[in-house]
Amino acid sequence: MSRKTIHDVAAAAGVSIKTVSRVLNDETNVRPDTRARVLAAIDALQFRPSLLARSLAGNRSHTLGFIYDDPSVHHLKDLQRGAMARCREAGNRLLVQPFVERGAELVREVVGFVTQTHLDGLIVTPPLSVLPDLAAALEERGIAHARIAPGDGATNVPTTDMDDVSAAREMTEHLLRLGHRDIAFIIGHPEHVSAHQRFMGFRLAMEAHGLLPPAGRVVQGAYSFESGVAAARKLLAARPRPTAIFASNDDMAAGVLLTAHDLGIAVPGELSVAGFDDSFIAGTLWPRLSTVHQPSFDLAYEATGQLLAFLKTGEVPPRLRVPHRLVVRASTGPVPA
Amino acid sequence: MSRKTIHDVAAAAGVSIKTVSRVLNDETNVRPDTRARVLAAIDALQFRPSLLARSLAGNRSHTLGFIYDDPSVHHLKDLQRGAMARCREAGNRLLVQPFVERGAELVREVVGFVTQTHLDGLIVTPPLSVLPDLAAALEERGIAHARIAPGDGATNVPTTDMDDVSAAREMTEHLLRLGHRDIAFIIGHPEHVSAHQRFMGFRLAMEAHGLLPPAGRVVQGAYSFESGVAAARKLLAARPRPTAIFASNDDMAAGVLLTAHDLGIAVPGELSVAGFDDSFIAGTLWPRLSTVHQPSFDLAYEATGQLLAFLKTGEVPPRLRVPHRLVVRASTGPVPA
DNA sequence: GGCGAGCGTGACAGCGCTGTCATCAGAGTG
DNA sequence: CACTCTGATGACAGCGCTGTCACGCTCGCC
Repeated sequence: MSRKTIHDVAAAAGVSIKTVSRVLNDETNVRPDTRARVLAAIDALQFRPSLLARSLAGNRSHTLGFIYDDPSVHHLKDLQRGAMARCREAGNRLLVQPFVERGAELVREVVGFVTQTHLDGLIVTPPLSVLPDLAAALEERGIAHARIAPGDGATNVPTTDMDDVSAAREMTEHLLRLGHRDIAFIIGHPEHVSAHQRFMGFRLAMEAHGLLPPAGRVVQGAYSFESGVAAARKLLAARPRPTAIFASNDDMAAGVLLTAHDLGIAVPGELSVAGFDDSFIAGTLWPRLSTVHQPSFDLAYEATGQLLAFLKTGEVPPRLRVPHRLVVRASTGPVPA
Repeated sequence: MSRKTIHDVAAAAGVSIKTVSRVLNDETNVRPDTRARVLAAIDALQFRPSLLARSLAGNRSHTLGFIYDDPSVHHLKDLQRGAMARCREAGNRLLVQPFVERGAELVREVVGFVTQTHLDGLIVTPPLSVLPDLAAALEERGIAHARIAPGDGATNVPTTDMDDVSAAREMTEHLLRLGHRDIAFIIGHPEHVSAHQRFMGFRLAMEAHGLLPPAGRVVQGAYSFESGVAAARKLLAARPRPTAIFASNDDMAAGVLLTAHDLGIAVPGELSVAGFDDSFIAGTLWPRLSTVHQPSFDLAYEATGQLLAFLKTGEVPPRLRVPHRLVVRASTGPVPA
């Protein structure tokens, strides 16, 4: 192998390494013909600059970190794709790293991750983005970061989100419009702010129609398929049964659907089921799931853009809200007579 | 922030930077009390060594690359987890990177990835692991790598796989045992060797029972949900219908299931459906999918272990085969009378 | 014609580590 | 008691780049 270095290129092009460096970094003040000579040499030698050396020598690594601890694979995948797409456009790299710890341990790990790898900044996804001690630590050490974080007030950190409250309200209104009044709700994982927000949206819609969330119709879940199954078992054992179940994500809705099938309950004939996220499985379930399209890709794409802008200008861009979309498919229907 | 360096630690501990380096790297010939002093200083300063500088100075980066281009998120996630787990045990890092290009472009990108980031080695997953030009390029440049690659003969590269042929044979035999004779098969994406192998296993089992894959009962798919839907539409339009459909992965089986439901065909009453992979959705579908458990985590864990061993000893460990498991659930049943 | 203002370029230090080799004290040997 | 040998430590170069600064040259202008 014998790594090609900037010296090899410089020698081949008959210039100094500094000039090669200028060409590599698209700096000004290089004569066009010099530039061309250098580029030719780079090409001939198949030279690729060492990102390590570049990061070490410069004061920027052109690398962002993406940290997560998310149970939902599909959502995560789209987030990653979005962040990576934006990074690529800007000529940056993305280092994706999961963190499962909490508290001081988490803070130590994340800070270590950033300093060890000289990251320029961090994209923090839910639920990590709502942990106060992590936020404080990043703030304190001056670690640039952008949050994908629902809802809470103004911050001095670039933040991107979607309107979970409105989205849940819209889905609830969709069910109300179909004539449902006895609507059950499965809450998501309590660590996720989105879980609270979606529940809030549900309640707001119900209250706007003079309805209270009926006793025993609100069950705690955890955003997992299994928690959806458990919640559905509970809800569907009641008499009378609710005529609709709004699960606050698709995985739980899948659990509801499966349980309903197992119990021989027709969907949407006897029971309407709604999800949230529009993840891959939403389209694979039978009946196809009515849900809210969560713009995961865009969320991460925009958050990354915000971070890059912040790194460039030093100014915190205003909070960005990415639009969602109600996706009505086959799992919701008119209330049974 | 002002990064703490090895010099700060050395000053605080009253030793030279080289001694700090020795402690950091667990080298011998450091007096216990010196070591303790250094460790105390590291702790007090919350020092974390720069991985960049370490990689640049040393001749190893302690970082492995994981490259993929896999349509199946769940399989991929488990592969990543497995590789990461093994890396962590060995104190290495894992850089995960997707590659969608093919041909010369792919080779250039991958080689660039490795050289730019000084990777010690590469874990190559399907379908990238079966591309001959990529293999040749890695070989030629002496880039250490381990392949997760089904089937093909002996190589001088550490290789890990599962027995796709036998697994598909076992699933087919399961269907035969249930009395099915008219079994349709949906082939996976032709770029994946596993697709051919699974089909081979199917044929072997059929032939062992004196059956030929019936004309028009074998359809080309692409490992995607949509391709499963399309294949099922074709297969289920035929008269008589096959009594069982073996889709060579779960996503396509999900498409079959959905199509059957849409057509009002009872599963498994009128039609048995089998998948392959035991991915997350297999357990979320209704009826729960009979499938083959693909040991994704273990595959990647072992492949990573092989790569690390190879890097250490320079010897190619023997091909490793990870056991699979038939998972019979509710989507397969006796042939209809 | 003389002068300053750039432009294009290169020399060189240094980013934060590891590898190599030198050094030195103390233990072991005959 | 001189000798080698080993263990513990440090000095220093260098990994492959970028940042800083200095240098020379051309150009425009009074």
